[in-house]
Amino acid sequence: MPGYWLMKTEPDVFSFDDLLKSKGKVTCWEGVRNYQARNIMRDEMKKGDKVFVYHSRLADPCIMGVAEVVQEGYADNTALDKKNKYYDERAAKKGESPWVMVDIKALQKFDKPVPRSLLKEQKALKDMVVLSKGSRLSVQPVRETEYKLICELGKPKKV
DNA sequence: GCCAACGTTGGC
DNA sequence: GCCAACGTTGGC
Repeated sequence: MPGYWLMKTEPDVFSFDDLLKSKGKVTCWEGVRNYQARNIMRDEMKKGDKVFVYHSRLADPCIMGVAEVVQEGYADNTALDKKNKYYDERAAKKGESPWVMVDIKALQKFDKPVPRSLLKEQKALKDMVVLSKGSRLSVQPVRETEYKLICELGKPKKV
């Protein structure tokens, strides 16, 4: 049974379209510098798990589509590269990155990206992590029921 | 080990 | 752009 996750990104930094344009529609999810999110990527995300890609910091943030984990957690060595924007001086001094990334592959862009405003209208989604006030976790779990409902919202039946 | 100060996230 | 909420840092 696959797990389900949601990963946030600012679309001007890296968007779902950027993922679709990536070689093999695969990218490494670099730059996460938060321990809770790291632990999820390191310990919990498994190959074949489904991942919602969420665009944050928009007037109406939205879930753009679905990806899957194709490579489980491994060291994010962008932390060691001084020229990289995700450089982490403390990690570099140790000579070893404590940070972790996974690789994900785009599976499907929603016909209609699912906006946060629509998520909030769904009673069944009221406990979603992403909707809780002040939630800043950039890699977070999604329940199977939530996953299925959101996929339906993203692919409305043709009339 | 507490907690104030700080920097960042992210909805609005 | 504002600012509340959050995670991290560092002085004590």
